[in-house]
Amino acid sequence: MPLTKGRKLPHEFYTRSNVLKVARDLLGKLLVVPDANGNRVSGMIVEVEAYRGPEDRASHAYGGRRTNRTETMYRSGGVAYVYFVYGMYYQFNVVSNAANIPHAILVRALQPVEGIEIMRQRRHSHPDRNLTNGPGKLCIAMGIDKQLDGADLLGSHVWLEDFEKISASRTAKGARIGIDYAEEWIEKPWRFWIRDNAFVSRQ
DNA sequence: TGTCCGATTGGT
DNA sequence: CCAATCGGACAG
Repeated sequence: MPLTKGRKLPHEFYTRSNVLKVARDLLGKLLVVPDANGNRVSGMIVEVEAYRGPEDRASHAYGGRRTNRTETMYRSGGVAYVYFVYGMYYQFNVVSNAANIPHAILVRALQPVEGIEIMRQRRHSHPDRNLTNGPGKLCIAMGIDKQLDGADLLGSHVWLEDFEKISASRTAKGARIGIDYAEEWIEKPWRFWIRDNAFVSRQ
């Protein structure tokens, strides 16, 4: 696939069956969410985690769990799965694969690119390096909440664009974070990040 | 309806 | 290390 900066990623990017590949390929892509005035607020994806329900104990769709919350993960790839955790944070995921296969990729960190002043206002007094270096933080900075759950990633509210080509040598992988309950799935190296990037949540 | 807990964060 | 804070999942 040629890298054409500024173009929305096509549907075929998301519907591929290998969620690890889709996750890896999200590194270097630009996440764009226009604000209420239509201003572009965006950041380059620098850290992600793949969740491979129904066999993945760490996934909300483990065991084929199909509830009000997980319903969007069962849609065809190319929509957003946004959920609320810990009583105060939203988490933004990209749904992949075909309909009824609940695969998703959690976006864990971004490097701010456009609308940084808007991000600063939303994140209050935090220094710039803490604007988007975590899954909850980036949702605050980007203005992502439950309203975007199920949003079409080729629509006008939230989408992804080609941005920077990330070579294999610049990527790293390791165990996912915050899934201590996932037993043998805890150690799967399904977290991918851009090596040495200052906005990755943890090295 | 009641209980338990979380794909996190920020402060001690 | 630990509290904050509340919706989701599930048992009864």
